[in-house]
Amino acid sequence: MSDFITKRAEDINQWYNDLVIKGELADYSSVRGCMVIKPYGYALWENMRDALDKMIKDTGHVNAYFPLFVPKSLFEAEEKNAEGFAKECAVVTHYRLKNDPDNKGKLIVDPEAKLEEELVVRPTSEAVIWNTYKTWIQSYRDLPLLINQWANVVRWEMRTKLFLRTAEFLWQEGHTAHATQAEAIEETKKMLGVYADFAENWLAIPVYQGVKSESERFAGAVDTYTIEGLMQDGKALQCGTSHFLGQNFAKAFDVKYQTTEGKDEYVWATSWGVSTRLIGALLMTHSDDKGIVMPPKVAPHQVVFVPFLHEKKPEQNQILIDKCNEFVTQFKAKGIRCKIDTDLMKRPGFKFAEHEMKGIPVRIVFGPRDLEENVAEVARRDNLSKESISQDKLVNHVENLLTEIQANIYNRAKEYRNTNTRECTDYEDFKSKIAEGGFVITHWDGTAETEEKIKEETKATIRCIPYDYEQTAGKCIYSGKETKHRVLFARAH
RNA sequence: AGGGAUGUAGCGCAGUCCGGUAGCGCACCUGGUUUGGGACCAGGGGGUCGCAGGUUCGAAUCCUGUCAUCCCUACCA
Repeated sequence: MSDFITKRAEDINQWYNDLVIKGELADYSSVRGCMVIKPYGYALWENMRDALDKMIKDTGHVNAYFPLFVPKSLFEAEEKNAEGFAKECAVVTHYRLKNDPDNKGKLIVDPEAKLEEELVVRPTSEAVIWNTYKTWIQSYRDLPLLINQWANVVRWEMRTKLFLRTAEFLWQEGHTAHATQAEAIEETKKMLGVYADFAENWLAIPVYQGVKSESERFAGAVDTYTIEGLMQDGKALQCGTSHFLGQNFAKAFDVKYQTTEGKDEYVWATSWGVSTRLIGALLMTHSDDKGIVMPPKVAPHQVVFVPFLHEKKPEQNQILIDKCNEFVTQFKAKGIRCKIDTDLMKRPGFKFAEHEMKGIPVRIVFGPRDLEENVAEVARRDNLSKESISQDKLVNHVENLLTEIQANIYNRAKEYRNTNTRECTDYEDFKSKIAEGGFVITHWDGTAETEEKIKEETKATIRCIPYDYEQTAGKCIYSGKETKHRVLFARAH
């Protein structure tokens, strides 16, 4: 904890790991591919979750909870979905252990306790949920059905990375059922919009919204909509997806409703999710060589007070701590999350470095000198600047500063993203731009073959067909065919 | 799954080639001096050397097996 963060220029992957481990967001665990989310990291997740949960509820959805286990027969009902996830499923085959007769104190799986039917640990919940919806939906009056759940899922990934790709992760998954195709598509886009809003206005991560190409589509979806961010290592990161599922799941699970005319119709479906990966996105978007930079809106602590305490001067310490508490009360009244660092053993310089590493947006320092002059030293994490602020202006100043920091890191990230999004019409130029990192916007002939070839030759994938760029006609960068698709390519995490 | 590497104190490592009974830095504990940008001095605690066999008077070190982790290729919120 006391040593430094690896510099980005030195080793950007190690830098990222250092942010997570030394920033005390998470730890490696004794379970392969799984991490422990530590209190500081979990507090961040709670803030993110609470904000997004409200947005989900404000758009008419309610929360529920479905089981962790999916009987294999249900899991395989929607073929494409099952096929897509089959390779990365954890499966429960037994329900009991027993003492090992040959090895005292050890346990073995009881071969007598084999399950009649295996249970798949959910990699996503469409199967259980649609099997339930079948019984909940009878009439057009039951629609739309707008449900979200906060849950954990397991995907047995070959290679994992803290927050960005872990075998178990936390997320929310919305699953909705609608009477018409148009309404379901509208829902899909609406929720993508909610995600984009959340990413940009809460996490300060600028994202491109768009539609996935067929090969990148969610298994079982008709269309996958995505928000894509650009990380500081030049790689794109899928930050959230919203799927229009058509009638695939309705047909697989036989979910029909009766129309006003008394006809039976299959319902139309959507599903959408974001995960703890967003923590990784946030870290990789804003942080610097001194550590994490937290967006104020979701930071576990928005302000940290550092009174200059001397072990030998208890009376002076008390005055400084009282002063801090006075302000903490005022900040709390404004809904600002703060803490006081009253550790007697650590020196100020150490504390400064530690709070910077953990990304606390604003640091307020009170020393005897400041008290005499009736000021406080206010330091901001985003640009590391410091200024002396008169105490009577402190609360308003900091309140505004938090807003300013939130805006500043968003603008900074957006500028980086924009300057690293480049147009391209020549394949050789494309290859060199992709190698340099960032998004490349270019024409693509719409075929999976071309997409595959480009991936093989450059490691770049189509991140999306973006909303933000007009779909003008042009020549495919690879095949030279006339096409109307303009797509965003990038190397991705 | 194929190739490469590593398992020694909480963390990071040395010692292994050439066998002799456990060492360094950080962290931790105690005392003192310090304190406006990562303090210093002195003392101290902590290890079945991944696991299981074998060779040997003696194994972290040699042999055999085994397990785990990491990196490089295919999948991925």
